[in-house]
Amino acid sequence: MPELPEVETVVRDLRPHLVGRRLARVRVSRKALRRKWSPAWSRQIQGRIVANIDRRGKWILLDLGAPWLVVHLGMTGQFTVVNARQRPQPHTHLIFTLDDGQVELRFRDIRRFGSVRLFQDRGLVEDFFIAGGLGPEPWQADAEYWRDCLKHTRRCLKAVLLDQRVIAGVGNIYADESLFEARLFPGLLGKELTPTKRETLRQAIVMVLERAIARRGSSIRDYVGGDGARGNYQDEFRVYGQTGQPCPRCRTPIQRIVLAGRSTHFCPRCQKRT
DNA sequence: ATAGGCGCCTGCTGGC
DNA sequence: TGCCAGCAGGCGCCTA
Repeated sequence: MPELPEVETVVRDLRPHLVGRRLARVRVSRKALRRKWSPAWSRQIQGRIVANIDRRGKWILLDLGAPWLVVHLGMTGQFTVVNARQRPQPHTHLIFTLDDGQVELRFRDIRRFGSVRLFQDRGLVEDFFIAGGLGPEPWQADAEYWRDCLKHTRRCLKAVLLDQRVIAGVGNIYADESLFEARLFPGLLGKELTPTKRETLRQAIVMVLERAIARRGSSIRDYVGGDGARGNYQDEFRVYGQTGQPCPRCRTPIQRIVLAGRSTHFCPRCQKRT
């Protein structure tokens, strides 16, 4: 499930392969992604040179000089640079041929929860994020911002962390891992946190995300980086997917509950309600 | 304000 | 052995 660390890894992997390269040709599969590809986009993209590739939350931003390609990997999206002679895998939906024809940028998405869209300039990309209420990057969210987000809310912490309008980039894995790191019960309400606990949570999120980026993200099933290589952070999970396994801190079996409609993993001893 | 449910989509797993 | 329900969870949308 590509979350911030996975998307960051993809962007870092792709950057040296893409920047300064020309997108010569675009091929599109018949199956639609969350948003269907407009034929006009192919015409606008063909011949463009990639000025930069970056990330905002879980969104990948491909600056093509004037137009911007904005990509979301959904649940099973893969955005990779591969040798053009390699046969495309099933569920490959977009193929961009790079200038020399030796290498292709491919978008593959088994479940097609991903989306790709084109904006005519940087300002329209920004408008899109503003319209969606996309929150700040986790390291941009300071103590005052967290206070404003948490102090009055009756939502539980799990729901708050998953809300992209609060902070951008956290999904189910890193929400659970951050709450374990902060020793906070995921069902606690935002308004129940003391200033000290708010700060603990804020720092835990940043720490967990940085550790995950250093390990190139988590590969449970489908995720791979921009170079096609799997991540390693799944070997570091403390609670996510560890139901019944001993807590790494106190050996109490990890429990699974459902919060905010998502499976939620926590240690009942280390992460108490109080 | 917030919770809960549905739909989108495929592949894997576990129970019978 | 084969079949099918259930699950995984990103986001957007709807209703209560």
